[in-house]
Amino acid sequence: MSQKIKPSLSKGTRDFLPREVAKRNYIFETIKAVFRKYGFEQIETPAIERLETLTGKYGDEGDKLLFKILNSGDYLKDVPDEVLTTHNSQLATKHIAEKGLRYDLTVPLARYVVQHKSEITFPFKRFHIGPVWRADRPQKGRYQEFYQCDADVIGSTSLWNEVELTQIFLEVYKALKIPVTILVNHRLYLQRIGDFVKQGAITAEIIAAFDKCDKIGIDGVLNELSKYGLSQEELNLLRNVLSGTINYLNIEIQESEEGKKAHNDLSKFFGQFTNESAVIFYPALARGLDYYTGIIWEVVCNGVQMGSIASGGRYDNLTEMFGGQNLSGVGISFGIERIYDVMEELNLFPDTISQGVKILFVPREPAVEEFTYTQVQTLRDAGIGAEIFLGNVKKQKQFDYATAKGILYIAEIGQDEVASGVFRVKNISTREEIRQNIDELLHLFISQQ
RNA sequence: GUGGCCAUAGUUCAGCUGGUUAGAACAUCAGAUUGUGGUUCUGAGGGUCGUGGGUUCGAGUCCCAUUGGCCACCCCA
Repeated sequence: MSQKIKPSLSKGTRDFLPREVAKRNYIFETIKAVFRKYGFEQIETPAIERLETLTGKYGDEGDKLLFKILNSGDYLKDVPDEVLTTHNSQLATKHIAEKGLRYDLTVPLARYVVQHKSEITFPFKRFHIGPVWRADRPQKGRYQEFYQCDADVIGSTSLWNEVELTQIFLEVYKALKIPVTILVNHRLYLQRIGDFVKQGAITAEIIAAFDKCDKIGIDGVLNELSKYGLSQEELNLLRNVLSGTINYLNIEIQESEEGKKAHNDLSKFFGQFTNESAVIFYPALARGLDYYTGIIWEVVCNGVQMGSIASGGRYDNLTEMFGGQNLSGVGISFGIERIYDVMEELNLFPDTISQGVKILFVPREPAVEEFTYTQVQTLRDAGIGAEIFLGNVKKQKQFDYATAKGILYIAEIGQDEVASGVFRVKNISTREEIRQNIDELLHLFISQQ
């Protein structure tokens, strides 16, 4: 107790003020409503997972970003001396940490499905909202703790799942009034391109370079790849791929079974969205996560400089890694933090977001407090949020309080009101004043809900 | 993980090339006035200059480390 600690947050994390929470909940509720409508059920899993569950699913880069949790107790006691003297962190980690914080919600889902397969009805459609952690270097719109909002279908290979999930993207962003473009590509298709160029030796490099296409352009991508000594034919193919559309697919790519399947899937998929200009084929879309194997998405906000605000894809082999039978999965993930930032920037939050309190009653003197409290309770009993303002009688304070909490109306109660039962109810934002008794008020508020 | 920029009251900033008790605006709080706020008047509180070392007679100002923010790369929501 002797030393005072300056309050501060750990890197890349944030506190949320009541106002911010209200706005975040607005986003969560909007998404949840759509998920439920499509038959997805909510689940929860622990923030902490065993490290062996998490490691090796996100690629080498991903593994580096995992938060590890030190073992309890005397965690150095049984570490062999040779491990300590090598100063090799990776080696030492195995001895001192066997738990970590989840990196996303998809890998925990795979673990969950295998573990509970006898209790689950397949196809398993679930959604999951919760924080995930990445030891990334923070930047704007990039945090070490952030929420994901996922919907996945496990145990169905039908392409209709992809169609349905795309529909969910469209519905959610329509409800939030965010103008978006949904970029779509197919991992097999990328794979096939990789196979063709340099006999597959630089597939990973091609995918990484494609991913940067929106930043550095087609020429930039080709320029970056040219250092691997590609032939003119290969360069031409890549250029055609990057500038092509779904109808323009190079014959070489279709020559294999995989290439053919990817092409057919994409064609079928886009057949469902011929009237939807927001859904486009984007051949440069790659996505870093290693586990994707089929169609992949990325949603970007039109006209706002921000990374993707949602993404997803099909993954065929994830449950296999946990010793389960191979169940194909496909899922999408909404990035709440970025959606929030975009909505702030475009001013898309409705004014009516509040704590749910409609009216603030202000007793002018102690003698009318009891009467005022009764009125407040009457509204509350009817399900209407109402508050009584006690304490400081300064008007400015009362209005500040109501404004800060998003309360819509304010009414001062004095002896006149007690006698007549009629209140002067002022709308805080429009400053209009109406005269109503408690029943009329109740009806007004009920009609507003 | 690599490289770079930044850090002064709640907020936005000022503080010249190191030199006496670190300032302003807005915000906050208190008081005056007002049967209905955002105008006005009066007054007050609040910063050991992110933190810890160092150089110097003397550091908000220079150096190092550390924490946090931001940018590029990597990667990603």
